[in-house]
Amino acid sequence: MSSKPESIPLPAVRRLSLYLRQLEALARRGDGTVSSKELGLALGLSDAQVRKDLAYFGQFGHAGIGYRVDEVIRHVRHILGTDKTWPAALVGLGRLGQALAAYGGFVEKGFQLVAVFDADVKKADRPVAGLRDVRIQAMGALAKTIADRQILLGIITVPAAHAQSVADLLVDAGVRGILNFAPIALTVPKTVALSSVDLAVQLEQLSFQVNSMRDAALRSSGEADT
Amino acid sequence: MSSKPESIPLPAVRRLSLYLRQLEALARRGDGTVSSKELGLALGLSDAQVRKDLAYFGQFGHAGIGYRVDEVIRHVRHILGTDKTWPAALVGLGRLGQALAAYGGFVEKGFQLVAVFDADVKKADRPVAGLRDVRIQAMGALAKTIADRQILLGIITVPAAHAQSVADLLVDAGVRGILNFAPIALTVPKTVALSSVDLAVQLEQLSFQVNSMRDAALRSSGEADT
DNA sequence: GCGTGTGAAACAGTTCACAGCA
DNA sequence: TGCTGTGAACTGTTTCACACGC
Repeated sequence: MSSKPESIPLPAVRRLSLYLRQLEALARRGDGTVSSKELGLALGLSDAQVRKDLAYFGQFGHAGIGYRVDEVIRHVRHILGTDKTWPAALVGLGRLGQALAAYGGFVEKGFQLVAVFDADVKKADRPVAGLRDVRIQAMGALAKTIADRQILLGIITVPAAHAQSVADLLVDAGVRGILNFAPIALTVPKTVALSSVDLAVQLEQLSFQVNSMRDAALRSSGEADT
Repeated sequence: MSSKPESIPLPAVRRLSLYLRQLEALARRGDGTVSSKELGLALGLSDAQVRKDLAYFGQFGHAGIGYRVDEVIRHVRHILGTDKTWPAALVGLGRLGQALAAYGGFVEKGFQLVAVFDADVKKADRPVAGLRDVRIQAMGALAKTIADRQILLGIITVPAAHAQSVADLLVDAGVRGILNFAPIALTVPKTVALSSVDLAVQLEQLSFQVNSMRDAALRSSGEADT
């Protein structure tokens, strides 16, 4: 049922997440169908872009009608893999790690935190706010727990200096994907998926934009429309 | 001193942040110069890419020598605007908001949290862990505080349902940029910079990658090198 | 008529390859 | 010789425009 093996532009995959979210909002609002034009308008994309993107993943539009909201939601969830449950482990229970452990969004996307680890042995065996039946484990337990519980994903929220060694541990223990929050470029084998949330980069993008807008404003005065 | 107004590829701006981080690591290690080849190797980019990217922002390389680490760091920080201090406000003190308020990375990039707001009036006037001299304010105080304290950046960590109205408040109050953590596509005027950290998207990208790697592995068995 | 799916054209970004300077 | 900066070639992505189905 999954059509093309490769050849899908990476930007299209990222946009797929945005389409899903918008479609879910439409479904909550009770809309049955949506056109590529409406969908694009809500997300700041052209209608052609929306159609081309969705067509990469299969033909789930209906000529003259548009896209049936819940039909597409179902397909997209399947394509993204969020219709399954992924057992995941979180490493590093600092402030960010604790906030993430209690974050509802993981569950919503099928990520189930079944184990958490921290290097601080004093934290060992403590429960974790927001997680039922999970206690903090020492790093020494990582390999065995990952293997025993068949954990497929690792979430890294340790300081940058330790992130690569934690990633290596996770990879050796057998995870198939890593979500990295440490501000450093990790190296993992090509067989392991890697996705990063890089706060420092986002902060810098923002200040760059503000900076260049100020510069632009100095050059030309008036500007309007769109 | 700032060369080209526009025409710099957006991906190049994002990579600039990565260069900066790597250069900072080199500086800590005491390296005085670095070639585009070394820099690229550490970040998984080609040497040509590195040279072209840095050249977009000015000519700070030295033929035969490479790039002088602290010279480039200084330039890049100036370009990104992280050599200044940006007064910022955070809205929404849930778990994520609290974790971010205590996050050291903001200060490091010149973001100074001088005010925090929350819709829950019971939280009003409480101090915030990790922030000196800052107390939680009610939403009603937002407009006046932003204006009085000349706050330029807003950080949104409220639930998705409230994010757009908070963004509108911030924009009306006069912020020049918004960092959004709520999982929703915000609409802001073109004169306001917007940068988003979207956890749901990252989770989905990760599960998509793991999914497609599994698919790919099923198709072909062996594969090696690089 | 409305709205999708899709080749073809246009555009953007990356890689190549080399001239030129220290 | 070592290494940058950059036009030219190439690759990837987006936009355009239209044939076809409801």
